[in-house]
Amino acid sequence: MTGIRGEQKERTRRAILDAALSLSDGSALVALSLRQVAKEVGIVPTAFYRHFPSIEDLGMALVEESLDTLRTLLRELRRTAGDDFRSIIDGSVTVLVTQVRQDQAHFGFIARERFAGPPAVREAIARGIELAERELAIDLAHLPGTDQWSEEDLRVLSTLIVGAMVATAERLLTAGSGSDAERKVADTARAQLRMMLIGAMQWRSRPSP
Amino acid sequence: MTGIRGEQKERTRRAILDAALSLSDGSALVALSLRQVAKEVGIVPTAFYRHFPSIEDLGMALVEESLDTLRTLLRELRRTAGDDFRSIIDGSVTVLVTQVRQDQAHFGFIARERFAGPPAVREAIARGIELAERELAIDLAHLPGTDQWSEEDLRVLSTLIVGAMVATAERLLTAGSGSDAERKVADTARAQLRMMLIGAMQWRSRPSP
DNA sequence: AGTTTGGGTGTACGTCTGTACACCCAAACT
DNA sequence: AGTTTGGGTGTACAGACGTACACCCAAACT
Repeated sequence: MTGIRGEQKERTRRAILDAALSLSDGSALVALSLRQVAKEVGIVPTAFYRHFPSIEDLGMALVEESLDTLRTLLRELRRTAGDDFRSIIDGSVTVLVTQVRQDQAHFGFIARERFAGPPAVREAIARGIELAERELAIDLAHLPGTDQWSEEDLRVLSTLIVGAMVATAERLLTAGSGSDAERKVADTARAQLRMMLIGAMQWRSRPSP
Repeated sequence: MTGIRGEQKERTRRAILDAALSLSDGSALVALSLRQVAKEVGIVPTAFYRHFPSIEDLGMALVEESLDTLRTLLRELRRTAGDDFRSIIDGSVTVLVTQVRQDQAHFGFIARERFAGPPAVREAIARGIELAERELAIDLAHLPGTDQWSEEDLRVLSTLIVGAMVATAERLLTAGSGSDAERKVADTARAQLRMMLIGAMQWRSRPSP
């Protein structure tokens, strides 16, 4: 499969994906035309079909790629998790900032298409986020203090945390890299994680505030 | 200004706004064409210009309208707020569900265009949400237990709560009206509000978990 | 009663879109 | 060495797009 020909094809395919990512930034996937992408890549419009049957399929490829980097983020979060609360919180926010910066185009794509994309794309993104929530619920169950928690309570907390992290990622995309705004977003995220975990620790011992 | 003529013009203008709202549902504003809207309304394409200079301006009108219903939601939340935590939480979630259902098209529009819309639209929506955060911070300062809080802490908590409410609204849009899913989303939102407020109450007395 | 105004119409144009088709030629295979 | 394969090219066309222009006619004004 890989020869001079295979390499060249792969390179063009990547160029198409990158062009689509950069062109749809600032707008949406649906506003993308096959001809624009082809012009950006430097190929003739009809050559596009050698790689994708339609723009729709290009979109699905971008979703899968973007969800892949989302899964990388989750893996990285688990891999670097410390023992005490403080290091878990600080480490997680640092990893989040790093990964969002590293794959800004993918996270931006997810943010844009989550609600504005075609149905298949929306569903794929929703499943990706649900997966993150389920995995976090499992991790939370291993924390001290959640021994007696119901599945339901674990789900409630994990969706709360994931939601806050998604909001943080979206704010990071708006803030410039290395800016004061970025530091402020990170500080806010840390404080919010602390608040949520304090609430969680007091949860069953004091169920209603 | 209002005569038979003025009424007719207003009616057509409304029809255009409604058509745009319903046509952009399931996709995005940028995917909307002047001719589609005109056909849906039942007027000839060029007649569109009697009401809006361009599709872009139509979009801005829709944003303003949608942000108006967002402000209505905020006003309603304050108006019905009870005294104790339990009634504040339950009342707020009920109002949220009711209002989102009542103006589903507007909230859906905000969700879609928040990150996928043209820059001016994104900024307008961001300002609307920031406003909600600032107002909530003011309300939170009047709650028992937040007497000694810094401005910063109030901001951190209000953005956390607003973020969770935005996520709840987005989930409501996905869930069918009156469905089991809808009740589950509401239950989750109530539990999350309780968790966050428990965390907040323990905040300064126990700053790090 | 006569004139002006303005929302809606119909035609027309240039541009951009997706895509079908025939073709090219170097890499890959026999 | 001869043949096949497949990514890229160039031309071509029908349809949708935004929009300019001249026109219509009932409501509104004088």
